[in-house]
Amino acid sequence: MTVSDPPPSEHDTRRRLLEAACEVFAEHGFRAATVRDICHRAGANVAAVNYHFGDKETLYRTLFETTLQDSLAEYPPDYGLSARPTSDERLHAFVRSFLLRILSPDKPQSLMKMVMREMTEPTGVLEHVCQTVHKPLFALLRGIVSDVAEGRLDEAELMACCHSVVAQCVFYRHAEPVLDAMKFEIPRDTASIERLAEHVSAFSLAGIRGRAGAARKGARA
Amino acid sequence: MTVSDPPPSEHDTRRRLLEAACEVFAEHGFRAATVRDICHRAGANVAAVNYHFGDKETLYRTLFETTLQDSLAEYPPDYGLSARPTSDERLHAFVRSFLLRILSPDKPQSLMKMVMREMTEPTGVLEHVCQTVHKPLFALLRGIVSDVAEGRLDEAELMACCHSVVAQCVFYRHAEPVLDAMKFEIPRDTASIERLAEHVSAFSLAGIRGRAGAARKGARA
Amino acid sequence: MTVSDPPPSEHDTRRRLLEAACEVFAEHGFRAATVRDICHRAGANVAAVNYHFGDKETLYRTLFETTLQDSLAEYPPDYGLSARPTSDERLHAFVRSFLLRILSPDKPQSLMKMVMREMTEPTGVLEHVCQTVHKPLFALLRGIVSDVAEGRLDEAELMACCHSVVAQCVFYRHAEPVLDAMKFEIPRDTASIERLAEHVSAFSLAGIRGRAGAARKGARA
Amino acid sequence: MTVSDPPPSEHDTRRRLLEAACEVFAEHGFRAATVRDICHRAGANVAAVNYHFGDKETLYRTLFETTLQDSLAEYPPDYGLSARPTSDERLHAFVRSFLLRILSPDKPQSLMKMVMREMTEPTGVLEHVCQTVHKPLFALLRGIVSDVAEGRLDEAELMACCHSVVAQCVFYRHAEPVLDAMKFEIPRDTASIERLAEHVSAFSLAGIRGRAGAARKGARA
DNA sequence: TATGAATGAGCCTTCATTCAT
DNA sequence: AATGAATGAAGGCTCATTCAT
Repeated sequence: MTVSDPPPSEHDTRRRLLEAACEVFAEHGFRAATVRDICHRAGANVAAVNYHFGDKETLYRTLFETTLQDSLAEYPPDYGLSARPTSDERLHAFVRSFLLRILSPDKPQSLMKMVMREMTEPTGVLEHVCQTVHKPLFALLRGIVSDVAEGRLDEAELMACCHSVVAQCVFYRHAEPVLDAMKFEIPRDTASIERLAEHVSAFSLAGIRGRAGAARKGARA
Repeated sequence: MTVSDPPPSEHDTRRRLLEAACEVFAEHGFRAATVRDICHRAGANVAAVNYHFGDKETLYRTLFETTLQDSLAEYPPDYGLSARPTSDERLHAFVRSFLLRILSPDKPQSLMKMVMREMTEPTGVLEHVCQTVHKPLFALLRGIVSDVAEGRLDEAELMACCHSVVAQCVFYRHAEPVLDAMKFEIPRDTASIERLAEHVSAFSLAGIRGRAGAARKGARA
Repeated sequence: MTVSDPPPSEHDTRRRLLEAACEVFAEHGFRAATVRDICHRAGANVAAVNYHFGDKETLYRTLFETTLQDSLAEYPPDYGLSARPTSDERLHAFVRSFLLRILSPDKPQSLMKMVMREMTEPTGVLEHVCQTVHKPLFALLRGIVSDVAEGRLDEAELMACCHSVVAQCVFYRHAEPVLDAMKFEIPRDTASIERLAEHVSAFSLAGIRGRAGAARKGARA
Repeated sequence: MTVSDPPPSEHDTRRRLLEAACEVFAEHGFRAATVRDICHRAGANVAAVNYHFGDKETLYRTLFETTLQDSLAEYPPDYGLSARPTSDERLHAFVRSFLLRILSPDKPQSLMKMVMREMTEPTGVLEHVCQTVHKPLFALLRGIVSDVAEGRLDEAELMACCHSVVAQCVFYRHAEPVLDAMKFEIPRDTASIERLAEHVSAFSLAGIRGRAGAARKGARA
């Protein structure tokens, strides 16, 4: 900046390609995204993707394999949690970070939009995403829900409750177009997302306890 | 009708085209589906779609405009409901019919897969689907939830609860690929769907009542 | 009309087809005209053209072979001519009728638009049109011009003068789009066409006499 | 440049595409010409037109926008004119260069065939052609004719005379198919074109003077 | 290391024509 | 005598990919 510009980093084009690809894929999905568009936004040649990544799919896969961890680290599942949290607080933190990850307008979160897309329209990377993102998160959630239920739910009920929690989170991204069309306000700024997190965690805590209570009663009878 | 086979219906090809289109669109989505594939599956010429419907988009639109009501009527929101149901029973019926509509392996329900696709990847028919399907259902659900909460929720909380209910239903279709990849069993037969409906409605009833109770306490304080 | 409608004439559809074809061909030309459009305007089925005429080209050919004489008879080359006309009057009549044929907005003249099209973009019927329309007219014009020149032009000069006369007539149709684009007024009503005929015949008479005088001088020298 | 062949120009395919397009468009017109044919003649792939020009229409437009001036410059309206020409000489030069432009078999003149086509079958470029070609030429001609008539023609008569001159020029290309079919010899070599130019200019000069004289007499009476 | 040029497979659509009734 | 349905060839265009430099 002062004396001389830094030389273009070893893989400058490559990096810009990855950034551009992230935007384009998040916006249009794998199929509808065009290599031309990506290259153009990256200020590179049409052949750049094929040169650096071989083909479109490999670029896509690379995107997940190299950036997913970073994306997740932005809002980890214990985001904003105190030292010795109650299980209620842990559930709330889980829900809150989840919603921030997928609804926050932050640039680095656009990879999360792709993860969401992968849920409804999987391509070849789904397996990788499951191992990296979904499985660890789900295991964590399972522990939290189990604690909330104080062990009074069998495995199937536990799973069902976890799904109910996750469902409420992903809904606002998956159903975004419909919610827009029906003039519902979708939380997009931090304050709204926080409010939504309050609802989802409260609703879910009540739901889990309801199921746990029913299970106990069912066991008693 | 009685002894001999019915004569090939006047618009046999047209009907087969619609059926094939339903399959293909449900499987690949509007963009990825090809007219060639549809025609081939219908045992017709490449130009058949153009002859009967003008173009790909009109075929798609026609599919919604002519078959959606039938598809919905298969499992109406009061499906299996007794004469004087409680609000709990009504919520359960709502959830149960919803899940049956979108998870049942019935042939005529494949249109519902397309409706689900429209939620995540809207095309031009989204508005029509909202008016025909989502709005009426949502209005109904709102009434039910309001009854369950015994009027102790303000409008925003009511909406949020409705979303929580719907979210748990659509989740099993939207997240189907991920659930499969993670080896979770997705309810596909009637018995499993019934069990799932039990969970979702119980979870939701507890959730709604939890929110309603919190609201009252909040009001008191 | 009084007791009972006349039965649909033997070839009612066929006749309507010919009429519609005349409009469409005149408007769009042979290639750009579509069989569908013709049939639709004739209130007939898509297959009607093929049924009645075999194919598109035969319909086109038939149009010329059956209606051309009638079209020409509307404004014969001696249209409005007195009993013992001078050669100047005959040239004027020739030009005037020519312009009326090709510029008059009369419905039955739309075949003449097709004849004009054939001049710039010939199809298979050009030969027939030449024999039926152009040759007789040209022979007549040759006689008139020869009389005007009082025999002082050799064959080549005679031909050239004839071409000059015809050129001025067809110009207003052939160059119609350009004249429109350049905001020149193209004569389309009878009065304007009459004025134009005055100019063209006067210009041509002077032109022919000029050439004839020059020829005589040239011969003298 | 001097001894060895010039290296294949940077945009060799593009250039060949333009040349091939010129031929094909001149031969068949815009609609009837096929991209496939153009690419084939240029020895290129079907997608070449799309790559270099975007689409068929842009190729067509580009042809006019990049080559028209050159084509016109080949035979400018004062082609072969002496230093202090009389108005008669100027009219002759105008006619002669006009005929050379549109009848000369020179390769670069095939664009003029397209200009002629635009007169009878306009596409989107007509306006551009009018501004670039027709308007300047027409303004020039108007001046010449006015001089020849020594100012004795009103505006309408002047226009009519200009049209008469232009009509005689374009006739030989517009009516080419008919003239061929009727076995008239169309001037295609330079000598014949020169002879034709003699006729057209002589005929026109006499025609204009005839009109001018008539106008004066009319004014006198 | 990177690019502009070029490719070929495939898509949607149009249209004259044919077929069975 | 006539039709609605269906066909197949062809056209313009898109796009991921490859090639030569």
